[in-house]
Amino acid sequence: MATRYDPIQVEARLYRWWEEQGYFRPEQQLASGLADPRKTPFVISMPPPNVTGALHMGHALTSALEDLMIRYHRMQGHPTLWVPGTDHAGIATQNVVERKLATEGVSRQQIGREKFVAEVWKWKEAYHARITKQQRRLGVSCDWQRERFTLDEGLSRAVRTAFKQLYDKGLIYRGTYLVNWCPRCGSAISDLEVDHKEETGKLYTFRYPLADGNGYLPVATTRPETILGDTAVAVHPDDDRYKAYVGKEALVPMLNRPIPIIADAYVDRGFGTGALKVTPAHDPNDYEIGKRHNLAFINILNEDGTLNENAGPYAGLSREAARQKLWADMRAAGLVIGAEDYVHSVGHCQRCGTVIEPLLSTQWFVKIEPLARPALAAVQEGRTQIIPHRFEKVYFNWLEGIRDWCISRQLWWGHRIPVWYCDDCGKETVAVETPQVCVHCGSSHIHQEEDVLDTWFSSGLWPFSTLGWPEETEDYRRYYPTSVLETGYDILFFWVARMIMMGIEMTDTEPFHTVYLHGLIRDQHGKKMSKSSGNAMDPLEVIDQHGSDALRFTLLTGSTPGNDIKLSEEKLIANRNFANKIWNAARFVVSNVGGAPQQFDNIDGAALWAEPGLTAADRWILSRQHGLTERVTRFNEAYQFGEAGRDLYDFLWGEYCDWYLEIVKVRLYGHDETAKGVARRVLVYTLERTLRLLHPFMPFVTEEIWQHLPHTGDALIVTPWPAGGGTDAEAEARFVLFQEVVRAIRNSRAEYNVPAGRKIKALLSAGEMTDYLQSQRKLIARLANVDEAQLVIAEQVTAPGQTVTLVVTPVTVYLPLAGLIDIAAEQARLQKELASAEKEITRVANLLANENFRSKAPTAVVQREKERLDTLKQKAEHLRQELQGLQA
RNA sequence: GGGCGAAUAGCUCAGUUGGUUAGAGCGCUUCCCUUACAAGGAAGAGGUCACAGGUUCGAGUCCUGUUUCGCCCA
Repeated sequence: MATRYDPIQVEARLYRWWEEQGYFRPEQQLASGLADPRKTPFVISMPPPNVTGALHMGHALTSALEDLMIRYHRMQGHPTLWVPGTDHAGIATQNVVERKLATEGVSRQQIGREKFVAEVWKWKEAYHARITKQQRRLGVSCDWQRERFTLDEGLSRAVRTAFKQLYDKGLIYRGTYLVNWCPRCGSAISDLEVDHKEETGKLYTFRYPLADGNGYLPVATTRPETILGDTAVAVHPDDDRYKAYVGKEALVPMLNRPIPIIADAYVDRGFGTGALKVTPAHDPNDYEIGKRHNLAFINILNEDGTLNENAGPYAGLSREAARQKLWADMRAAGLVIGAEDYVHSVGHCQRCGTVIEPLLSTQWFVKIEPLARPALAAVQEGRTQIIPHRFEKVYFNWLEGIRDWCISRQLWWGHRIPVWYCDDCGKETVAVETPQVCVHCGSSHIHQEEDVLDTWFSSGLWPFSTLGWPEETEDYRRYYPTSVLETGYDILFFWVARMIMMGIEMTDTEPFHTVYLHGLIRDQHGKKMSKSSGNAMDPLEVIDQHGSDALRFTLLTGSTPGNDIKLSEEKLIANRNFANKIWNAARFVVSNVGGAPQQFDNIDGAALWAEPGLTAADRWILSRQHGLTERVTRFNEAYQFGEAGRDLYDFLWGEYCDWYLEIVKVRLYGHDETAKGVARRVLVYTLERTLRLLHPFMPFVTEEIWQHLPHTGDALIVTPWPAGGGTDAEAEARFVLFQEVVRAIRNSRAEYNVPAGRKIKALLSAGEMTDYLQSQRKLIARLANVDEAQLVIAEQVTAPGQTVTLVVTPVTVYLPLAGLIDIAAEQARLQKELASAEKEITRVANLLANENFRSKAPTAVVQREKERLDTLKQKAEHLRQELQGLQA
């Protein structure tokens, strides 16, 4: 084994081997006997990355968390399936390919739908290959043989089946409504795909001339160009300023089109001038007013965002140009009152950032309320839980206020809507299999809907479409519903809620019992990582530099569920160092277990626990390891992976390496072969058990070490998760005392600048702990650098002169550091310790004197405080004695 | 406007049924290349747990309000 852990040497090789061995497949797990067929399968549908580009840190986090859960359950003996795949990501992918073509001077319209789609497939192949390669570098143990793509034949069939089912039930309809239109994408998008941003614009105030020529109404708007589509001016019915105008007509500026002046309680009298221009075809609120008052709906926009013929002289101009020109013309006509800065919320296309336009358009919609109701109940009634639970409220709020879902997109890349229009009877045929004739009149003159479906429509089917639905396949029967859905909280509505709705509708069951939401990755300053802000860390670069395990461990221990993570180089280095630390500890163990590793095979925890040759330190580390096993298991079950990881870190570094390895050297470097054997078995057993616990967090370094250690079985990845084992509270308590004695001596050495190489004298007045400490004398000598020949441990020792006194109740340690002692300083130190002990005694004594405390606190807590008081009193007493001694 | 989250050591963060003297990593100070590891070891300094009330025998943890920052929804 090399002196440093080198991930590059290890990771790719191990991953290839695991995959070749079939460990990622439930069939292999069952065949090898690891998985118990009676246990519930543990199944995760991997959130399919978009085939738009490379993976980012969010994907790395998803991979780390899901792989942890998968590896943990695999070791627990559940048949475990993790289904990978990628998403065609309609708008996003179409956009990146369009941009690529644009650099070659070509537009999609120029090459046509068929050729364009072929271009996108080429893109998809390239990026799919790149993405799956990256995922392998991350170490994901998913079943690649079950990999899916949302445009696969089977999944496309699922999409058509789902569409038809919803259509047949009347839950999908086509209609002309005000939708969010992205002029750049040339498509409708759903409400969710609109990002609202506060922007400083202007509030324009102008005169709306009355048709009878008698004056005008002052009106304010943020979007003057929409004046061209106005079909009313509205005032509040109780507004005395304008009451007289209601029922009259106004003239649209520059167009001189007469429109009614109406009264509607929606109008906010305090906003602007209190009079509202109404553009029903270009504003959601005006749309409602238009419906109520039966107004005309005049669309003034083309699909590319330029103004159409209804805009009269402004036709053909862009929105921005029309605004400027119209305002200038109005100014010339004396209609302008003014304009002032105004901050308002502006909708932008989530994918391309263009300002979206409310537009009247014929689109396909899902009637969502009947789907939302059971999805709401599923979480309310606990059939699906969301972790952390606070997101359940967010989920409820969204579903309760949900509006119908616009699912048609005017794109070329995606699932073409399975609707055929008849050229003869004009009716619609909806079918799973491409129909030859119209189901209504039998005509063969039919043509398919040009639009495609919102990507999230197919994503909503993902947990079951990937398992074969709508066919009753073996996989679907066995592995559906899935277990945990893990993803970022930013797509709770986009994806998670829709999967629950679609899952219940299509399969009559919730698609998973638990939703685990992770936070977003931010840089060290708390900024969201993104390509555009240049602060993105490439997971692959990080892996190249620090190793996959370091990245994973950093992501897993860096936060709690649902909270954002600030990722920094420092943390990655710290965890890279952790991998190296374990590596070196293992190197030490491997080089000390001798050349006959077979004797360590099948070390049985119970048998080892009963072994007569165990030392106090052995019992301590075994007890600690067993406690650790119990805690890590509990944390994993509670989705507290960060706590589990930190616990493992502390145990391995702070207990196993810092103390146990040092302790065991006394025996390993000695000549007692029996003692050596015991030490080796405990050493191997403890490390091997702990590697199993750590494996889901750091799969590569643990597997590699495990292969070097004596072991039973072929691979750590398929080694059973350990059960706890015996614990020994007394051994642990005594060990703490031992540590305190050693630390106290080390501390004094440092305080008095005793050269590191110099062994010193020590006398321990050990009272009831005499036998125990006597049995640890070699260790005390070694760890505290005391000369064993000059180490005195007795029930009662007389303090020599010129001594440093350390009170480690019930033990008192004397260090005769002749020539180094400053009596006054010693006195001051002991005084200070005494003062703090006395302060603490007062506090605890008061607590115990409190009748309420004694009667209301749990007995264990009261008991602990009593013991504490005893110890403190002893300590104070010892300190007083020592102080007296010093004065004498 | 409604909702959510965060505020703990110089920095980044843990702290999950309320219970010892609030922890870690990094940084800082002193010493040490001691045969697993200098990507290391030993020792140490450093905190009024944002603020104000409240509940409780007991509050970083629960409740109310305030401030600052961030996010989501409308």
